[in-house]
Amino acid sequence: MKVQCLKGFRDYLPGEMLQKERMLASVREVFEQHGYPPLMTPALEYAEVLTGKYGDEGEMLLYRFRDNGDRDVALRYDLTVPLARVLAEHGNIGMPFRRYQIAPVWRAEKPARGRFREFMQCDVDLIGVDSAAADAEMLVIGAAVMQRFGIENYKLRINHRGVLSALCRKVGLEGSAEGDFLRILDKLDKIGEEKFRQEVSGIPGLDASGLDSVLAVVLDASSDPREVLSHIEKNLGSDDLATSAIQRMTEILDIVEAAGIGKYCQIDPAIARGLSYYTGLVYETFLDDLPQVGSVMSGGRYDDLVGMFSGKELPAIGISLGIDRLFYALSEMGLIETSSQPAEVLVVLFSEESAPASFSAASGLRHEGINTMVYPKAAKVKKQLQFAQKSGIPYVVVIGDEELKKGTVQFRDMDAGSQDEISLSDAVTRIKTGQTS
RNA sequence: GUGGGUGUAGCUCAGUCGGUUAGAGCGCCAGUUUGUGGUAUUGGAGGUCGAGGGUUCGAGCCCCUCCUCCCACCCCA
Repeated sequence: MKVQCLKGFRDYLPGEMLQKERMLASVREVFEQHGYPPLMTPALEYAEVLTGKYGDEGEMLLYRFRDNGDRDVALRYDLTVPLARVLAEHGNIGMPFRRYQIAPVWRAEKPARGRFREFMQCDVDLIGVDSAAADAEMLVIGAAVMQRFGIENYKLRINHRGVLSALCRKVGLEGSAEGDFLRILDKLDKIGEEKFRQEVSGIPGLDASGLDSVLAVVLDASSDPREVLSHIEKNLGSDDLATSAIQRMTEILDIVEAAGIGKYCQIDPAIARGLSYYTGLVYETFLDDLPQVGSVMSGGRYDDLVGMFSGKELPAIGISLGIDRLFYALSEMGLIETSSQPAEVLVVLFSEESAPASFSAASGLRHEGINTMVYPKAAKVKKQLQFAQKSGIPYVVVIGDEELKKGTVQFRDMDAGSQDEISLSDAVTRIKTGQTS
């Protein structure tokens, strides 16, 4: 048997996991700052809950199988559809409903850079409200997370399904025929106008005479969002879907600019989003320094999804942060310290006889909220100091026979190389204040 | 999933034309005399050469299949 973990899956060793957990804690904090409580749902759902929600390509990526009771089940593909199921199943949930959920999802895609088959999503959703304020709040929360991570160079690329539908109408496509066209449109900036025209010409029913105005909207999109909007209006203003989309995006821009995150927001009429359940605003987030890893945060409005379960229309919007992808990107950019160590203090185990004293001192430190490790066996002080140094533990406490008699400790600052014989409580003070002598 | 590349010690990599017992640096472990890290020095452990098959007197090296990872397409967090 070959010992390895599944393709597309990965282990997070302690050095990485410590950092990932810290990122997750920050995300949770930001979500709760905005008034969202957590939700948890099972990893496994009845397959029929998930099928028909993600489009044909998405559906092929489901991890789907029969359980031991011969039930047709599947691992969740995202956190949004399970949320819709919860809303339909628990009828008395008050509206508006807010929740965040941080949990792994599974997609049987071919793994690539920044793409895994198991990855964690951090979702925030606001249900029961269809308003520009609700839409804008998602962007505000997303930007708050990025700010929390110290990420400045990124762009929230925003679009609206109404604009996309209007663009499709321009070329004579409607409803289910939109998919192929939008897929090619989405990669326009990558393949260029010429290849775009070429690929798009293969779509049955396409009215090529409208292509010029489509390209006029998308290609001339300058970076100023207001200009992009007026540009869209100029070209698609006669379309009612486009008009209300422009109206909504204008209101959203007013809010996000007031919230101070306008500089991160772009209107990009080419952003399509593959998931089929989006109905209004859609957005994706790319890091300027590492666009190859793909979108690190995206989402949109899905006003029809809950209705697919309950039959009752319920407007909804959400945003999803890909923490693994973000972690990967930050690692690639060298912004994550992987050799970290939770202990701030190592208490040396001087001898087997002094073990009780060491543990007692360690307890005292921990009571003060200081992460403390006791060396697990009696060994040479040299070796224990070496260990502290290699592990990145900044302080060492030594309690030997002398100190035991006097009721003191040797307190060593590893970085400064200084050492003093002081009381344990003085050591606590020094650690807390960060002073070395 | 399709196409291209890749794989030798924990890590980064040498390894000649197919020829004896596969190497280096870093890291790791243990010493350098018994209460103190980073430097120095000595010694040591560690490899089914990604896996399986084939060609050959002989394969890390050539051929086939599979797997991994990387790049592009596709799609996305």
